Amino acid sequence: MKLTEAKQQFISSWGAFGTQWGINRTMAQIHALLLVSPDPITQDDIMEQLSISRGNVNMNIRDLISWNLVERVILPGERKEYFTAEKDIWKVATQIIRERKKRELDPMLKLLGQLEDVDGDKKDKETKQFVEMIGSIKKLGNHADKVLDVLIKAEENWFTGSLLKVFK
Amino acid sequence: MKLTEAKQQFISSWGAFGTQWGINRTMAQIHALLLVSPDPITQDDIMEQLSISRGNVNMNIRDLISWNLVERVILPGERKEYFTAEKDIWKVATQIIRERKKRELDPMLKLLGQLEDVDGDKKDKETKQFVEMIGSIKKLGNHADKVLDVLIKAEENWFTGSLLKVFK
DNA sequence: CTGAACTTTCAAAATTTATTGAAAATAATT
DNA sequence: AATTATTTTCAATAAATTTTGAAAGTTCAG
Repeated sequence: MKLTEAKQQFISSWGAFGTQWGINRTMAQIHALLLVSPDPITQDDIMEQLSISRGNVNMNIRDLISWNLVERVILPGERKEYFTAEKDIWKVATQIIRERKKRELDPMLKLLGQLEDVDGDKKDKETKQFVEMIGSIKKLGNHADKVLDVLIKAEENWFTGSLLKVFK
Repeated sequence: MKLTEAKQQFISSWGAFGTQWGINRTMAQIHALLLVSPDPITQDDIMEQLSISRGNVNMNIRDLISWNLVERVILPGERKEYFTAEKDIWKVATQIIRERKKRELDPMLKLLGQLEDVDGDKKDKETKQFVEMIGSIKKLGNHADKVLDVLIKAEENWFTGSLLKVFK
């Protein structure tokens, strides 16, 4: 397979994959493009390669930056801004985990804490089921929180496969 | 907080949470409703409680069934079908992991395998970056695959917290 | 300061995704 | 086999999300 074709395929699939995970297709595609670009590129490069508008590139790049997956690069002597993505894929993964934990898991746990104490008779079947369910989801959430922390900290070993031994 | 209000809050937040993960809001809400319903309920119950149409309930319930999170229950002497959700939240979590792995991770790994060998000079910067990136994403994917398998099999211990010790 | 180069914003338009509801299909009852 | 209850389908519609592009904002060289 030719590079151009493979790249195209990768970007498009990465976009589709992203949408399944609640990530804007274009944002995922820009990320994919940056991942396979050895050097920093400009907004115009992205516009051209993905055939999307300037506004779209700008908004999604800013979003990627807020996820700490992409950064602005100022090349000396150049007027334009360049962008580059973190290339260490394990760092990418842990960063995404970290952010989603912060943005989604933490708020959810906070909510569950609030819902935990409803007034009413614990003997009532409906109340009992509700309280128990909230409690066990909260417990699962806290568990996930800890497991993910361990994962994030295991950073160094993943590539060699030594994490899994510890893990098991 | 009153039960009705708490339930409402839970269902609505679970729906919002779902959308962030690429899950249809209504599907997540139906799931939430079933999770806190001690007894099986009918399509009409769901329509009424969530104010949604019959067709919508039907499609989303079928989807939930395909994820093995909900099942049909036939009550003796009743004409209508009833539905109930798996209440063991760990089983719910592992089932979701299992399905997403199968539906998303596996196809992605398959694709990456295909993209791995592009023709062209490995000395070329673009080609080199592409091949390396695809390779390391594939490695990460395979790693995740194994880690998730270990997690799924650890089923029995999660509630007591003993998994994490082993994990660490 | 001025003007050119570049970036950001955001209302309107386009696209994608979800929902409705009525008709068709299916299943149970008499 | 006809009637009734219930479920399923799916084209049309509605809602949500994404994208555009032009105007406003910013930055910087001269």
